[in-house]
Amino acid sequence: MRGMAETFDRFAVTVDLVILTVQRDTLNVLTVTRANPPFQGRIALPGGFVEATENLITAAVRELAEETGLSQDVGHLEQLASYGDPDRDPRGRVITVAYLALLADPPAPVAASDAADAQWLAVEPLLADPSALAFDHHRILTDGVERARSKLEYSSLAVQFCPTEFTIAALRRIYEAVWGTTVDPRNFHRKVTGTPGFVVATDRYTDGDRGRPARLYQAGPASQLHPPLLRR
Amino acid sequence: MRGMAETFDRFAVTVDLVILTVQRDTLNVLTVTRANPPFQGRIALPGGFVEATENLITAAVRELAEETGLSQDVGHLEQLASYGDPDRDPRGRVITVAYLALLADPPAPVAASDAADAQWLAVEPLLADPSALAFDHHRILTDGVERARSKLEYSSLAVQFCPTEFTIAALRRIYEAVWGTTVDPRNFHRKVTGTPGFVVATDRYTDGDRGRPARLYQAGPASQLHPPLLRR
DNA sequence: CGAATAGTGTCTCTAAGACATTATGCA
DNA sequence: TGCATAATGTCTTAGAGACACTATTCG
Repeated sequence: MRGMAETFDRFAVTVDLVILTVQRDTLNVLTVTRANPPFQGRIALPGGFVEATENLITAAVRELAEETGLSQDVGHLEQLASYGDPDRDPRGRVITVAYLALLADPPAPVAASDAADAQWLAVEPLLADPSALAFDHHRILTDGVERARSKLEYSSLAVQFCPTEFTIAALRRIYEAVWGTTVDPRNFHRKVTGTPGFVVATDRYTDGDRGRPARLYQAGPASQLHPPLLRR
Repeated sequence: MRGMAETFDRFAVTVDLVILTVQRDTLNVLTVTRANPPFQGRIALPGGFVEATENLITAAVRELAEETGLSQDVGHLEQLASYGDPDRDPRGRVITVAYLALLADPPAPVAASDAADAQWLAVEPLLADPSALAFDHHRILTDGVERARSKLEYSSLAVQFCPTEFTIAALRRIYEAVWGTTVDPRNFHRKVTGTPGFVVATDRYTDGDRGRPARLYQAGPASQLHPPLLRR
C-alpha cells in the first residue's frame, strides 16, 4: 500500500486484554475459559475481534465492558503491544493488539457470550507456568505485568487499583502486591504524602475496627512521579 | 476467533519505522518521499506490508534493511505501538505496527523500490508541524521520539547512537541532541563512568586535532541504568 | 603562550534507607 | 491495660546539581 501496484495479504485482528486488579493483597488477572477449539477448556486472556469500522482503543473498551460490565471511565486502559507470529493461532494468521487495564473494586466477572467462564486468578502462578494460558498469552501476561510494575515506579498509576478514597497503607499494599516485594511503611508514607499532587488528604478516616483509624486520601492531579519511586 | 461461529473482518497490516540517528549533534529521522497516491510527493515514514508467513519483527528488520542496507545486528530495534484508526489510510482499513530503530553511523539512505526518495531530516521541525508527514505519521514520530527520550533515562540505549568506540563527550552530545537540552559535562562524566557496565574504557585516544585527546570507550554489558539518568 | 577540549575535585542539598517512638482506636 | 494499626521523627548515606580547577593537545 506504500506502492499500489504490489499485492498484500490480509490478517484477522483481535484485541486481547490484560485486566489486573489487587484483591486481598494479591495481584489478579481476569481470565476466561475457552468454550471452543482450539485450546477448548483452557484458560486465556479475554479478547475478541476488532470490527470493521472501530478503532483499536474502542475495541478494547468494548471488550472490557463485555467482560466486566465496566464503562471506559473506570480505571486505566492503555495499549501494551502487538503480537503477530504466524503460528500464534493454529487457525490462521491473527494479529492481536494487547491492552493493559488496571481496575479497582472489580465486579464479579461476566461470562461473555464467547467464553464458557470468566474468573479472577492470581498472577504469580500463571507467570510461573508458561503453559498455563492458551496461545501466546503467557507472553502477553508477562509483558503486561512488567509494564504495570515499571509504571508504578514513575507514575501515579497505583491509585487506579484503589477505590475513590483509600488509606496510605492500602496504597502501599498495592505496590507490594504488584511488585511482589515489601515496602517500608514509614518511608513510603513520607514519599507519597511528600510528592505534590500524588494524593490529596480528605478530612475523613476509616472506622478503626482494629488499631488507630487511618486518614482517607483521594487520587491527586499528578500523573508522573519525579523523582520516581524505585523498586529495590 | 474466540468463538469460531462469528464472522470477522480482515485488515491489511503494515510495519512503519521510526529510524533515528544523531548527525552533527542533531536528532534525525529517516523519511521517504511517497511515489504514489495518496499523499503522493509528501514525506512519510518508511514502511511496508507484512508478508503472509513473516512475523512482525522480521518484517521490521526486512524493511530496515531495504531502506538502509543495514543488517539486523546493527543498532537497536524495538516495537513501538500499533495504530489502527479506521480512517488513517484513505484507501481502506490498514493497521500499522510501528517500530523504533536507533542507528549509529547511518549509511546514505537507499531509495527502496516503492519510495521516490529517502532522506534524513531533522526531527525538531517535523515535530513542530503536525501536517509535515503523511497519514498519522506525525503521531507515530512523536511517540517514537518520546520513547527514545525516556529510554535514555533508565537504559544504556544511548550507546546505540554511537560507533563502536566513542568519547564521553560524544555520548553526552547524544543525550543533548535527543533530549534537546544541555547536560553538565562534569556530572555526566561522573555518572557515566561511575555506573558499572555502562561503558568500558579502552587504552586508545582520539587524535587531538584541537584540545586534549579524549579517551575512547566502548559499550558495556549493562542494559539498565540504576539509578536512572533523569532529564531535568 | 593562548585557545580549545578533556578530565578531576569539592561543596551543597535532596531524598532514600534504616531505624524508634508516639498516637489513637478497640477489647 | 494490652493489642493493633497509623503517623511522625531522626540519623546516615547515596547521589544529583552546581561549581572551579588542572591536564593535554594544537597553533
